[in-house]
Amino acid sequence: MPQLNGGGGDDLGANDELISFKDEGEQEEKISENSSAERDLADVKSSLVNESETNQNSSSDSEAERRPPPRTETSFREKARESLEEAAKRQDGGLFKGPPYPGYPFIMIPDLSGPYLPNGSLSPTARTCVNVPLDLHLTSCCSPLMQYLQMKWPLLDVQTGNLQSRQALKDARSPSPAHIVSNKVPVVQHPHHVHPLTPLITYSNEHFTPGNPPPHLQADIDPKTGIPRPPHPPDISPYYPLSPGTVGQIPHPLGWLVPQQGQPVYPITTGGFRHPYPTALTVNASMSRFPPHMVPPHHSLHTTGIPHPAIVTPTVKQESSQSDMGSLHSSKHQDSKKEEEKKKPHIKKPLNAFMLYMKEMRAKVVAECTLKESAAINQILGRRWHALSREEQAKYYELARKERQLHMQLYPGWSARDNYVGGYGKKKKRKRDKQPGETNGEKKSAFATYKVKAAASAHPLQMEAC
DNA sequence: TGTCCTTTGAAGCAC
DNA sequence: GTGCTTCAAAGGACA
Repeated sequence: MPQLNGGGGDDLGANDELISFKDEGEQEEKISENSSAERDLADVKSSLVNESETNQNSSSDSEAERRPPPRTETSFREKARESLEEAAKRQDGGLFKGPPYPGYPFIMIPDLSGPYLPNGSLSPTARTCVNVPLDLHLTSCCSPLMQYLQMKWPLLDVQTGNLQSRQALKDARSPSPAHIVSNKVPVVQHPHHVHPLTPLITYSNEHFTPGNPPPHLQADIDPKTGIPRPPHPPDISPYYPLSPGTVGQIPHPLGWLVPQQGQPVYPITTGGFRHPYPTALTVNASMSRFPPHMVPPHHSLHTTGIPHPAIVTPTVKQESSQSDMGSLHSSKHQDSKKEEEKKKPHIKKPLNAFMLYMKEMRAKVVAECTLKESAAINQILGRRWHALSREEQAKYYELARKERQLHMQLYPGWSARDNYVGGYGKKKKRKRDKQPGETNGEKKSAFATYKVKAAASAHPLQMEAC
């Protein structure tokens, strides 16, 4: 039973997740297990391919070519550490200090100094440091939000900033690589616009679409989404869109949390303020630094002006019962009651460890395997999850535990039951028409086999490569 | 347009 | 306590 925090610390969530760690025994056994897991993965994939399309006689040469070169994570991490140390030396405020939470190190910051693969593209796992000038003025360092910030971002200087931050903000858009490890708040950024810690804070990324991008970016706005598109050379894969000079365009995962004074980096619009916060989190709203045009209507804005991505307001559809004459039969009281229920924000479940892992690794798998089908990707991720070392899994369990902890603080009265069908009028009702004597697992796996086979036949090389 | 598929883990519920 | 079910993410597939 691994002990992450030396037994002390948080009382929420306790060590329940750790139970899920199988007693794998000694390191030696674990290593062999890992390697066997890898072999198993390869075998399964190979067999899937063979089963589905035996006539897909892909040449081994081409496979070898397609396979990415062996990763040198160790060297990457060493470089990253060196880079961080160098950066720490340059830090005047000593911002670079060790993570205060054992078991919550910068666990997902591999490849800091080497975001680019040998082929020149950005490593899917790479995280790019961007300068995030935080100018938060939270009234209480004891608020859950504050604790959460400091918990999630140990390097985050959320109480200082102002002038320096603004200066840093300018610097962040500087082409100089110096901003990568800047003098302010180094924040690790995921190359796919998803921070490695994003799962902890971005339940719904789509909420943070920009509303009023600054003029200098106005011309480069996605007409569909309204999202400012980062400069994107046509010869660069969309999966690797970020060169060091463009990281400033990355929507920050804390975009829902960090006012950026209308900066394009972390655009926040009324779309991100759709949901009222529970009163559990009360921060002085007068500290909001949003320009008036960005301040959403009061009814949908928490006093912090910070939307939490876990809340999703259900779309109030123009249902026939409301639009047609049938509504005449219902009393006003019932209508208002219905409306209240509909407007009740949907608070999503906190992500578990595997979900956090998936969120981080999905893009990488997609890039590596050039697969898009989530079912197939999730199968791969599931196997990779099992192939993870105990320590690596522990990191995600720890993140998930903190996630639940924060969720509990933010939504004290929330229960998972609230999200069950009926509670929210949820759209998704999974069909459970299982046959007598047939378990869901059996049925699922049969279909899974079919689907994965299909995926394998469609993309045999990709599946093989994964 | 809505649901299903896949994965693991957390949580709720029935027995 | 055990076992089953639902939901969290994600996006293609399908009815």
